[in-house]
Amino acid sequence: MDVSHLLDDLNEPQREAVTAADGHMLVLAGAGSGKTRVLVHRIAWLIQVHHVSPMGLMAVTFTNKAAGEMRNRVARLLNLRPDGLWIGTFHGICHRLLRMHAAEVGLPETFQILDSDDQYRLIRRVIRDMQLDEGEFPARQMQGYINHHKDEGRRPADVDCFDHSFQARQVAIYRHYQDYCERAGLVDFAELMLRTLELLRDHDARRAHYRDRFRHILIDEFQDTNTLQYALVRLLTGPDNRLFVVGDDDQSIYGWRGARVENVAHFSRDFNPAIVRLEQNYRSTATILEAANRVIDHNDQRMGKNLWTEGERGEPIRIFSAYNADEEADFVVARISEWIEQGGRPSETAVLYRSNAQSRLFEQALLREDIPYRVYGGLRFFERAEVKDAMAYLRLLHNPHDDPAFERVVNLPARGIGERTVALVRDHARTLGLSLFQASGELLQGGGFTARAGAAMRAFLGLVEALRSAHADSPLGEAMSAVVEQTELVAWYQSREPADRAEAREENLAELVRAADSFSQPFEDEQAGLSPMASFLAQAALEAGEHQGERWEDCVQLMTLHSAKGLEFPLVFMAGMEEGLFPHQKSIEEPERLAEERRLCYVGMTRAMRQLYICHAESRMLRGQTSFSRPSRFLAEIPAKLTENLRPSLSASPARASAPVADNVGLGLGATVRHARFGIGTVINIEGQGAGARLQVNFESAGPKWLVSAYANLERLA
DNA sequence: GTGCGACGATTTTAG
DNA sequence: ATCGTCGCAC
Repeated sequence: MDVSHLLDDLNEPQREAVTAADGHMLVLAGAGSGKTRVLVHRIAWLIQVHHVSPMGLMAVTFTNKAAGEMRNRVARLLNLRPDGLWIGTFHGICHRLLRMHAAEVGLPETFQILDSDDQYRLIRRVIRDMQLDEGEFPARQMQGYINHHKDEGRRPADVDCFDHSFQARQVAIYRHYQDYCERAGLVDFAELMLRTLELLRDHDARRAHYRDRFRHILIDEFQDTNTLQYALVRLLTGPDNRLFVVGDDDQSIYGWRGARVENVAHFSRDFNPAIVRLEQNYRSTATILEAANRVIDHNDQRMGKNLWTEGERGEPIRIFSAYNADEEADFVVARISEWIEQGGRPSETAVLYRSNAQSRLFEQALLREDIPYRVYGGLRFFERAEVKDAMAYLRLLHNPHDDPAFERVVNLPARGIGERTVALVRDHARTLGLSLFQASGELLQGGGFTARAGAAMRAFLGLVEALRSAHADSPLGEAMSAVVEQTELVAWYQSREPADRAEAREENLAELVRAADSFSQPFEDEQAGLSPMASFLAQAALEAGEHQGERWEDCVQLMTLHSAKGLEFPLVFMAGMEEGLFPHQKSIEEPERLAEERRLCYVGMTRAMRQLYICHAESRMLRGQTSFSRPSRFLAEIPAKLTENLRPSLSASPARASAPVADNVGLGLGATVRHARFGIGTVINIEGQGAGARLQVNFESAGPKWLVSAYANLERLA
């Protein structure tokens, strides 16, 4: 068979990785070096050249997006149906395994996935039930505590706990939470993997079976694996299995959520893989790459890598020192305007920042200029309150004993079932080992409620029963539609929220009905014996969907540096490059955390294809206070020959001689000028000369503003 | 059960 | 500054 098409457009190291004959492989893939292509071609190579069955390999990623892309590219390259390929996220693959072996790990067939919000609510419930002080044991913190231990593979019994009652009580919360989940058949995200680990660890036959089946295991973004995930990979790897691991230690930016960059080194130690470095970059200019290389060079303990390109040097990296964050935003938006005026598209530009709060000023500035934008972050579709509310009813329709769903909507819309009533139900349920739904039914029958509460509860149980009897076997879309109509959620939001907010919720519910209606069950789920309903519920938890279900417009992209990982844009702005903000204050002290900030900077810089602007402001409002900061140390790590300073930082440059009377555009003190946005004003101050000169103009309506003469586009009036 | 004022926290986030 | 949560008064 002619397989040359699998290698034709690969460079030498890529080819080496794709065609490796035997043994384990570690591919250190720099930013923009074509790692997805290598993974996809490796899979194709295994299937076409080594005659590995598509069912005999497993490819693991961290996001659904990455998994979907890989799946589609493999299917396209090999011209086969994407069904049946075991390509997915750690969570997705573990979920599938657990569905097939639920009984063996002590889970009911109908186990339900808890998303973070459900988990948080449940932990809060547990803490309250234990009558612990929520100030001493905040649910958020306990959630982090529990997940951290699970990510490290520790059950409550494995947690070191001296006799200090504080620690002992933390473990007790973990234990109670876990016990509750066991009884109710609830599985949180980390549990998906921990259970799978236990399945493979404790059931020799299963371990042998899957080792035999998945001879080849490929893992993407290996630097993002946590302890649990690495342990899982090791369990799946027997003497006859082959690991193909792709990662970049320089792009490890998730240490704070449990990722272990040292897993890359451990893998190298534990499995003695061949190592291939992908260092040729197909994305950025030589200037951008050299700058990024020089920055990341300041980190110790790297596996070592140096990006290069055959492409042109490109333009210098432009550094802009703003007086404050408003001016920074104005500057960025002015450059974006120019880009668009010169024929560029808004979607080719991205503004990257360290923390979400920074987006606001850019949004305001873009809004003023009428430039469409999209802010990443915030709630995704299936995380929105109204969607979760309707989904809770759907869950009850599916399984009325779903207690988290019951708790969520028993009084939503408000129907007069207060905390007292619910507490009564919980108590009854706990005493008799019933679900909340059963307990409510019993109390209602036995006259355990007050007249008012009883009537309200009757209405709620009646609603759930009515939905169940009418739609237990209906197509998903019909069931969802009935839920939305009969629960009267829309009227509820309308009655207590501003019209625009309620309208957005209504639209989301309509979208949810559409999503349910058009849901087609994945082939693999069907194979694993799931009902379409169970599939839909699992998918809602495992793939929370897009951040904005809105139109996919041609928009400027606003996002944090973290969410920019994996993306690329012709024109990139890195904003807020200031000590304390980036690197963040909380990371400055510890060397390893500082190193991670530097990797984040490296990630940000390598997003840029053609032009990179780096901005910092001398002052900005932080928590209601004006704060002043020095430029980020990372700026100083970029060689000066690669940069162009658009305006020297005031505080960084020596004191200036007396102000010149005019800049090079010929505007002198007292000149009357017109600005596109601020209107008419008088020049009252001038600093610097040439293109970088700054003018202070006192505008009639907008007041005094500092402007850069080269960018302000001032029209001289007098 | 709802509405409002006080209080506290505020880096990054996929599944 | 701003947002979410909590407790208390209506």
